[in-house]
Amino acid sequence: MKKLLLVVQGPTGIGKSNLSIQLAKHFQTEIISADSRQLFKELSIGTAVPTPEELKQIPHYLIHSHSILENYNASLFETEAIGLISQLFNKLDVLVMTGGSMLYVDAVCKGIDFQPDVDAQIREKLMRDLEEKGIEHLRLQLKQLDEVYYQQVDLKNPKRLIRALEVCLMTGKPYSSFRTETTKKRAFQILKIGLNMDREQLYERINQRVDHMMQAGLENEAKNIYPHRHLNSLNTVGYKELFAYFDQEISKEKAVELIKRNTRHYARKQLTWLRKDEAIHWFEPHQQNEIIDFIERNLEQ
RNA sequence: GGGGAGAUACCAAAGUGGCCAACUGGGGCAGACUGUAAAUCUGCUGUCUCAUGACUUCGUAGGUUCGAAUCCUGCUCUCCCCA
Repeated sequence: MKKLLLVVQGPTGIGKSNLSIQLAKHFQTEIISADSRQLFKELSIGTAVPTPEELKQIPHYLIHSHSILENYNASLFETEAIGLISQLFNKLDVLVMTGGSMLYVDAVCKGIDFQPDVDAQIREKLMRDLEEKGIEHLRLQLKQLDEVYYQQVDLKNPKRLIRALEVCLMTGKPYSSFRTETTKKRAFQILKIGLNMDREQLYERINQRVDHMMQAGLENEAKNIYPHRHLNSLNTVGYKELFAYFDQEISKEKAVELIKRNTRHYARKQLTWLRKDEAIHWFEPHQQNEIIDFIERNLEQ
């Protein structure tokens, strides 16, 4: 029997979790989350993790599995997820993976190149350079250390420049030498299901979901982690806006408005990413039966 | 009833005779993206063709001028103050 990883993708708020649970029930299997924020046990309401009842119904992995205090990245996710998947395939033939972090999904489906760990001080130094000497300084440094990547990189994007430079400085080798960009072979098959719907309808759902989050106590959740607000893990829609409200920079109403807008932006960005993936089979969220039929036909092949 | 201010593209808001299809911000749309990815970055946004091209715009109807979003007149509407 072949091993099949069902990957459920789509913009935030479209109903990935719900569909995944239905699929997991139907195929009697379990769910791996690919969500860079649901990973953190301190975050629940703002990241729209499945409800405790839902989590009880179907075993979920990589939800609430880490702390915001840990450093996390796509490569770690690849390692952990692949480990889990191969373990779970010992007892299951089908698995569901779902989540909105496209880079994380790709890390599992295609793999991500090995890159060495970098000392935190190196990144901090580069960030200081950026602030004090400007982005041009980083560009020139990269041009010297890695001409190849300099030609490819978005020279206006500070994070890209810093990442490349920190690897160069850490290893003494050009960043581009680590970028093989080869697709890894996986021991299982992958079937991608994409969910989409009318844009206006999706935005309306998102707006409502944010209102529900506020009613459910998002403000309190944010308050609890407010002392850690500068952590990267909390540079997250739904929290950063409330932190600004706590800092008295904006009103609460404004914060809610911004959460809605930023969530919409996020959804759109996800769709931009997903659109170019030709492996995705697109459906609307209500087409649950069609999706199951589609998967079963695929299993028979 | 009297006095004053103003009506600019989806919204806000500059522009006060030619350099204006119209600054800027927001929103919207599109895109990039292999260790910060819910992050970060980019482009477009009057219409048509998509070109340094054409056409229609700055409440509305006229007028002045070689030329008007910009000046004048009527009208409509909004806001403020005094009654």
